Amino acid sequence: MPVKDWLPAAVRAAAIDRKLKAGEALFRLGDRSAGFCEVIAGRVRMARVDRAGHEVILYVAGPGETLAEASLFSPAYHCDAIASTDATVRIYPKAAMLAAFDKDPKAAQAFGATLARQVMNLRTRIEQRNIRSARERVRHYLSVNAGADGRSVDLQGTLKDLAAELGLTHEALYRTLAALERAGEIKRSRGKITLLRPRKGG
Amino acid sequence: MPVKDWLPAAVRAAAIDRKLKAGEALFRLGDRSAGFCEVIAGRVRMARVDRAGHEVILYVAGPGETLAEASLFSPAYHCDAIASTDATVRIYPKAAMLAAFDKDPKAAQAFGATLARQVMNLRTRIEQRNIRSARERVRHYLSVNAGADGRSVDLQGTLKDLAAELGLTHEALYRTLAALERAGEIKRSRGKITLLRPRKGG
DNA sequence: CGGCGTTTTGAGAGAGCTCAACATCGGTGG
DNA sequence: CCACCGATGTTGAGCTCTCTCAAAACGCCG
Repeated sequence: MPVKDWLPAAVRAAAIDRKLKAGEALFRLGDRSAGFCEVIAGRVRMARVDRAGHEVILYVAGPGETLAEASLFSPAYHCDAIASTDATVRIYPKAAMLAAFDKDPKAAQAFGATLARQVMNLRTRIEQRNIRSARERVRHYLSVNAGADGRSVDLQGTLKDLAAELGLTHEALYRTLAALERAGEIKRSRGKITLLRPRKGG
Repeated sequence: MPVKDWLPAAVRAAAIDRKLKAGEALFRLGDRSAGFCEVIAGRVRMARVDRAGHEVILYVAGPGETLAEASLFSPAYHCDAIASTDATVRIYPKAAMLAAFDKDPKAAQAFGATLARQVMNLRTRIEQRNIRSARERVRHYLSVNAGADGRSVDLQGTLKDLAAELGLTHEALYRTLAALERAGEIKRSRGKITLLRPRKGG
């Protein structure tokens, strides 16, 4: 549900827009949380860095999507938010949000629903990350991210970005896509993948 | 935060207790959501089954912990809930919860905080699942689940259960624990692991 | 045209999975 | 008390698959 539909006017009025260059951090793990954000333009990724120094991507938010919902109830951010492209984000201050929830149960509930969606989203990602086989992981991604027709997936950004989001090396992803195409399972075109043998479930 | 501290009396009064045998399902993916649950006794795991038929464990709830929070805003459950041991759960009906949120912003906010914790929890699990090395994954688990002293981890259930929760085969877990013990990094005793060289971060 | 990042393909090595055998522990029943 | 039985715990060997390191096209932009 778009933010516009449930966020009280008082909160929207308190929002602050911020522009980010590609690679620039909106916030880092441990920063004091200022509020939650809506991506207006571009793409912003939520990530953590593991002990080996690898970036673990938790979520990539595009225009209209929100991030850092959970930070409203926490004094600090629990992961990094970094612009993957040049981006514009709108920050809704924490204090205004919490105040609004007290006065407007509808807003509080809508926010709860947003958080609930986050939870489901994260669960799907855990399922994906649990798959060790590159081929199955890609299949899982494609079936989860297939468009309304269930057959085509639009790719945002580069394949290298996608590899990072999938938690694979870019070599593994290239090879896997090539193999799937050779097997007649998918068809690749500019910024798009078409499933030729759509699978159920996933 | 314990459920007792924020759940309105009206909702608590509407709760229903249910006993489960080990292995019995509280609900399955796709079932119409009835409400959210608190584990009174025993352990209940949230899981999905992947295409290869393997169970992917999303969360294991023990006494006092809650599950299926997100289902309040969804018509159906998004994963399975299965008792790992004989267990008792308390079900708080969806309708009573939503009604309470309308009247009691405090409760709605506390619920939001609970969901936010879920989100953080899931993020940590994604980070864990992103680690391919069994040794590092076990280290990550130990550091995240270390007790207040930061040096000991109490194990619930069997090592086999733990292996499933970590997303490793039980053989890999046995070998890894044995190797860590040989390396003098941990000490194992009945249902407990002690870290001999506590690590920062993780 | 030159430079840089993405896309591809190759070869080798490490690590976990699978299959398999065996030890250990707890409970059951004779 | 002991034999039996199932599940957990443990170790071994081989295989597959991804990661890593390397190198070469390809595409885009100044």
